[in-house]
Amino acid sequence: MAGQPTIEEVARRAGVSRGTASRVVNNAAHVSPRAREKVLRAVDELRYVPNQAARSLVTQRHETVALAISGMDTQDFAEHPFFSEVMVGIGAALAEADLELLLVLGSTARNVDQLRRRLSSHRVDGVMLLSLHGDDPLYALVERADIPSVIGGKPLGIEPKHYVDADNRGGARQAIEYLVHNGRKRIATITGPLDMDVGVARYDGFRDALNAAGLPANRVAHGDFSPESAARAMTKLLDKYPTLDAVFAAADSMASVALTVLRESGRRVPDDVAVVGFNDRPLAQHTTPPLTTVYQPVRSLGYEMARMLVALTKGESVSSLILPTKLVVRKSA
Amino acid sequence: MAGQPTIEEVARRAGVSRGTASRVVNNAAHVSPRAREKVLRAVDELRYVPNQAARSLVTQRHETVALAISGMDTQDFAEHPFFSEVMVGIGAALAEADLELLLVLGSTARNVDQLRRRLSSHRVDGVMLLSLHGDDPLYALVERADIPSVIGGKPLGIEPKHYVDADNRGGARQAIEYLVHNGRKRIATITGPLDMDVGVARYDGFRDALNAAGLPANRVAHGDFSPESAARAMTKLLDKYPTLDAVFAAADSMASVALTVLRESGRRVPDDVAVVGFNDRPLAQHTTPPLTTVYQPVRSLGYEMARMLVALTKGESVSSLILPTKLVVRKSA
DNA sequence: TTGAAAGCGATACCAC
DNA sequence: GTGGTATCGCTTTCAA
Repeated sequence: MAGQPTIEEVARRAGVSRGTASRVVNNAAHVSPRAREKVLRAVDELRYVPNQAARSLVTQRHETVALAISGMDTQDFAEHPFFSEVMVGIGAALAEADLELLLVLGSTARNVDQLRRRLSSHRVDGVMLLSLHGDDPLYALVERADIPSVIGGKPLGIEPKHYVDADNRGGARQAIEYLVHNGRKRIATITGPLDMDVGVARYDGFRDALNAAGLPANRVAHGDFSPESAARAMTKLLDKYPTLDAVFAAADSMASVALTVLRESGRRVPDDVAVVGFNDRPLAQHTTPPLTTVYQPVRSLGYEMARMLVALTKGESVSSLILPTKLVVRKSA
Repeated sequence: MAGQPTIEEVARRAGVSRGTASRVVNNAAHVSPRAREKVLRAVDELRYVPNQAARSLVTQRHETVALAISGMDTQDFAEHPFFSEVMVGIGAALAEADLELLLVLGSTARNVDQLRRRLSSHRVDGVMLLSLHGDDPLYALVERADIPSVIGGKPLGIEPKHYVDADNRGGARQAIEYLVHNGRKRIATITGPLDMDVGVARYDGFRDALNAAGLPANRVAHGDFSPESAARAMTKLLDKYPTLDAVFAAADSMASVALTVLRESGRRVPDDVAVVGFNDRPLAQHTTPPLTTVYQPVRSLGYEMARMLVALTKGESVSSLILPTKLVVRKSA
């Protein structure tokens, strides 16, 4: 019936003042060992847990950060393990810092307004934003709000104050260099959506490497990460460039489809055509043949986003981070 | 420099008392249209947003519920789209109710303690718990705490006060009945983990249907949802029952591997051996041949969990829910 | 219908 | 090192 005990009750039980009890709970200085011990015992006996609402009211801190995932319909979220993986990384970093995670999904008009209210309703100490198309309204909202924020995945054409991203361009470059090194000469690509930085960056990497090698970079078909778009793109490539000897797909999901289309066209992978993907999702190990692909440290991405945000909320200054990618060679190239 | 405006400032600007302003914001009764309108305008001009911490302190409500995902290592979370899908459903229901979602991942000892503190630190109005092994310590913790809670997926051997689950047993039964109906007589199963209710329920459904049909239900190999376990199980089944003509795998991920093992053993699917999975994940459409599988309404699961919790927090009484599953026939059976 | 004032549970400042 | 007290921003009771 007591409900939750208050600090006042703790203080009374320990025979000290509320001020002293508070100091102990927040392990501040200026408390005698004796008093501290008494308070600690009282806390333990009463199972006292501070009321966070009351605490926030005075400290202006909430021990909570938000993760907003937007710029795509919920279907994408549900299907791409990418998000879960990022969240695991975030969770790990926040657990270390003892912070809570508030999740905000979607990006409808309604949602933007909700997030705006959330940000100004004194609930969170910072915000992480994930995977947005360049024109995501949340991006502007978050950067404008005077609350620490970190963007996961650079938006297209914008340089946010604080962001973490994988080295998409470098990863693509590595992939192509590997193909070139293995003697491939007629290399094509299925790009990602070119209204997102990931799409553009991987495409740029493709061109970088081919230009550097003095090979043509004109065998291009555009996809949008969806299997359907990949099927169309691969078919088109085969149609226009029947002699191509390698394909770099900007995502494993698309590479996997490319594999199928190639097989159906009677080509052997990797003998006739080499295929390289991007992401190194679990899927990559289970295609036939297993996919050579560019690993991107998704979990680290989340981890570093959260760590960066934590640093920001402490008033530390940080700079954006590009995480390295790595080519994982399996059987498809 | 003003920071956030307070209700006091709103009141002053509107030329009314704090009490009246508050009534308007919470659209309570006993406010004249004239006063209401003035306050509303002031709110708008000042971009006033109530301070949730202050509000919680007095109302004892937080407009926030928690989702705890536990009973498995983070790897599982990252790989199973199941969780994302549930979260999408939850997100939809919470958006309707205008509630926030606090996410708690993992289930280490440290975590249990964190959750315990969270529950008693006045931050959330209710908790949802997802996918636990029967002995998950969080389960006991949540049921004991006097805070509304909903369990997603019944824990093994326990009947929680409030839970939502898919009809795993019925779904498995349907799958087997379909196989029987198509003339399959030597039907085997690769089970899920038998320390989880899903595993047991699907296995029970398998036996139900075979018993009802007067067919033997002894062709059983145990898996744990992982591809590796499925490969071992399928190999073992083939070894012990080389003449089997159908396999029911308790998850698509395992069915997909079974397909591969069967193909490598020289059997044709579905001609020689029919294969049915469970879940209807996107994966199911892309296997060769496309997988016949039992659809479970994962998003609805999340949606109903959240709705149930919302009802509970309002003091309404609710009863647990079993959501129907449905056989989706493709090419593998 | 409205205004004034009493708390909600904590922190933090200021004397002692 | 410790205790008393103002204060955070809001809701809600009580009188008017």
